[in-house]
Amino acid sequence: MNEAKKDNTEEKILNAAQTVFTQKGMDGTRMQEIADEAGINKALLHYYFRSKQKLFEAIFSKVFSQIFPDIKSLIYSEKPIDEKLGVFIEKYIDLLMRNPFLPTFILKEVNRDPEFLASVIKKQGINPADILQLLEKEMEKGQIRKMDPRDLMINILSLSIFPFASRPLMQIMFFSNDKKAYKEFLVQRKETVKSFVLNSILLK
Amino acid sequence: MNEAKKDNTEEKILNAAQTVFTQKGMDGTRMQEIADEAGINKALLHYYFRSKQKLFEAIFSKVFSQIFPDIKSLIYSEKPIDEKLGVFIEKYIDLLMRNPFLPTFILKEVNRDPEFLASVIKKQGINPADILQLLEKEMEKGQIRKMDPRDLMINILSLSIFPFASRPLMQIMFFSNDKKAYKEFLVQRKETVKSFVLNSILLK
DNA sequence: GTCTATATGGCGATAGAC
DNA sequence: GTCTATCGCCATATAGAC
Repeated sequence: MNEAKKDNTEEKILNAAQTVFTQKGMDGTRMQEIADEAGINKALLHYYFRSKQKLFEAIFSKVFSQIFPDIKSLIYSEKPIDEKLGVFIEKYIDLLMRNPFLPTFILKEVNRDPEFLASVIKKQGINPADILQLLEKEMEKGQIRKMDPRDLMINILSLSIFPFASRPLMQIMFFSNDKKAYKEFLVQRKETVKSFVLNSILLK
Repeated sequence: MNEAKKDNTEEKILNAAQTVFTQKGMDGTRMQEIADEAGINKALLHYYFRSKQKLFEAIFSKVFSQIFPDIKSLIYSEKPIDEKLGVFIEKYIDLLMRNPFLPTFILKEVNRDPEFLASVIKKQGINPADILQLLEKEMEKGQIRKMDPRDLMINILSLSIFPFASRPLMQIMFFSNDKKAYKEFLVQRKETVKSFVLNSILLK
């Protein structure tokens, strides 16, 4: 019943809440389920986080910050553009392999409360403009085909994220619902997406 | 109070349910809201569809069948492959422009009940194998770059669907939350996706 | 077939003992 | 700080009149 114990409990709650929320979403999650997962009582959840809404917001912020892998060093490195893009795609797919519920969770909740979403993004200090600028510079240098850099960025995100978000559907339609085969497919995509993108934009 | 009226009411319920379910999902939807949208009483919903679950399943099947545009004629036409793919992308994005809630809805619910999903897919008589075979044949003919045809198919779906599913997020991050600008962007994508894909796979 | 009224259960939240 | 017990609400579902 001391502070150490407090910290421990709070952490257990956060972990449990992330597990349940990311898999079932805000609406689908029961406070009881989080309590069970954390091995504590339901009332404690409210003791630490007043309401379900508050707890959810804590988790959403936490999870959201994870979907932006450390790319700052990548942007400002001196690597050639094709290598930068390749590493980005690899890192991103690796991240999703480790957190398979992340894409569905974000996409599900992204529509719930646009204002909250905007505030979370702002808090993250994310600056997509930097990336767009980088891409534009490469286009001017003639390294890659001229196009709207937002298209290129969204294309890369689409190709990386969608196969995870649509996993159950794609797995049934194209892999006879073979889970292992689909997982292997996702691993391979680190390479196939890379070459698909580079084949499209590199000027040789 | 006759059969004509019955049909009319059932139809009104189905339309209302589609409107609400596709925007709020199974968990987020209240039966009262569907009743209001249909301009009838809550009890009538149960009279026609016994339970929320049953009503939801009816809507899911209905909506799911809409996400497969009429592509059979396209597959078996004599057009060259680049034109086939181009028309497919155009038609698909057009479909999503007319039904903007469709991607989010499907992705949200696709994880709920895999067995139900499988049964719905089976009922649709969808045969992805035909498309994959078509693509493989073109690769053998040397029209397009050799790759796993499932990758190509999933790439096209990713590029078409993801920008709709992730709309609120992308709009904030890359378009200063300018709704009109993002809509225009989506319209343009009929062309940009087409050239992105064809640039990547066409052997010149 | 359609309505009003009500039953039933579940969930978020709180009170209060320890 | 943690628990048990319980409140109060809201949503699904049903009963029953018309």
